[in-house]
Amino acid sequence: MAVNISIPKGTRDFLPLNMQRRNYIFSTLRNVFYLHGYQPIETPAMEDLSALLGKYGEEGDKLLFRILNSGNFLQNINDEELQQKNLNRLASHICEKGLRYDLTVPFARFVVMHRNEIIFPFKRYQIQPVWRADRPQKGRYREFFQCDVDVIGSNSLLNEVELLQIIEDIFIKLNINVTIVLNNRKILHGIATYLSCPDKLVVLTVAIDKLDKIGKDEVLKELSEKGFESNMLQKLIPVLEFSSKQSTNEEAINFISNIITDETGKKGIEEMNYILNYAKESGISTKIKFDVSLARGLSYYTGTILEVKAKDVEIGSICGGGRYDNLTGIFGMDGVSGVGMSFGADRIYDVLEKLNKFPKEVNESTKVLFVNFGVTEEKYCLKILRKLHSTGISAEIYPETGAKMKKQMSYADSKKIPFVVIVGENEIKSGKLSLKNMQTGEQKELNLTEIITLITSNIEQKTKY
RNA sequence: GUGGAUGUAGCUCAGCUGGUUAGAGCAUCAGAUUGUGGUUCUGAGGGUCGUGGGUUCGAGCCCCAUCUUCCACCCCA
Repeated sequence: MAVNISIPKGTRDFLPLNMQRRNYIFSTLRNVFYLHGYQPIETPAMEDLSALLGKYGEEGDKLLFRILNSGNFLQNINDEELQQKNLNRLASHICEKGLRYDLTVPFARFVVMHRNEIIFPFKRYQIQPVWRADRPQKGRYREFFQCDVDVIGSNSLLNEVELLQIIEDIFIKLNINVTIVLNNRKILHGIATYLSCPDKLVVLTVAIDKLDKIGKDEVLKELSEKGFESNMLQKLIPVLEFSSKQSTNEEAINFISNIITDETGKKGIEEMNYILNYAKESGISTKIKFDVSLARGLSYYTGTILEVKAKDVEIGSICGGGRYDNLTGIFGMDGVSGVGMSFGADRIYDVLEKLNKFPKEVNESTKVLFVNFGVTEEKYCLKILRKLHSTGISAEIYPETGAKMKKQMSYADSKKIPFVVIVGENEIKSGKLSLKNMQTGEQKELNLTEIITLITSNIEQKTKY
């Protein structure tokens, strides 16, 4: 047996069952994205480090995987620099590339680079792995997939409404009950203004975001440690308390309208109203909750922010996103607003697994196995196989000539192949084929056309994962 | 990056205060059954006990280091 083989920390192999289930999720996402007019793009696994560094804050820079230059990467380093062992400076000399950390920043780079080749408003989706040198935990990996969908180059709130429709379509198809949580950074800005500290918006949002996790008192404690004065905190308490109790969206809007007086905040409320009304009118039936405690960590959001939570399982959010007004600005293209979201494929996988909601067809592979009795029979079967393939039925013949029947049947059984065709001397003489249904055990002698009809009617799910 | 646990067969786990040749269930393979799987019965293979050091007459068990996985922070999908 091989010794000492492993894969890097935080990475995974995917077995066929995993892959089929993952592809089921990915193709559901792709189909819905396509349905709403979004187009696929891909970007390279690596980007120039200059495109990545400084985009995710100080923490983010530490979590970037850097790629060592090829060739003699020390040739421009003098002994003095080597002796100093200043890691950051050395790294910047010997690494020019890094693995992508998310899909949003590469997308911004993509838009700026190809601005004359793409059609605005540009609606794209992108499903690719990203890498973070984080410490792995359950459900957290160093290599994981993000499924991003964004529209860039349009300020219209219709885009937000469309995202809500996409969420509804996807989770209906996946058969997961979800709640959409909405908020708006402008409203948070309004709250910060109400507390007379609009300059501390980021600290405030980071703390408020933890409300349902750590509770009101801890949030206040954290803010107090970050320099919030007690009169500010007193004013914040009713807001936190309101957010913790069940309320309708109308009540929430009323409550927040009484607090917010600044222009930006009012604009946020107006946007929230628009989105809630349009969502209702467009017939979205998924529960949408306006929650002032939703904040999201990322600092580039400027308007609507959203998260999707699974109702029947405790797992955190399975989708999140929001509007950003100037993402492409970091690459020198100002004034382009976008809105988008990211689906957590791994978490959706966990939800489906916990609730046992993967369709069982997902791990069916081939539909038909031809038993191999010997040289004459396998030649005979090959011709029939080609006919099945040409009608789109996936079929295979057991490759070992004349292998034991038991072995071939077990193969079909463990590969979950629903039909077995048995062609031996008798069948060749009669011109008919014996078709065995592996679920019922029933076996019939049929001709090829009958078999094709029967199998086709049995394939409910035509999509191949 | 900080703190804490964990590691025994492919998987889930037993293994006494350190004492012969480390066990079970499931899985795998073979046979019972040479044209019939999933059930049943019989049998077989598979472990340098995560890795490297140390203590000891003797280590799966004790000590140190290291890696893995997991948990809590930080941050995040």
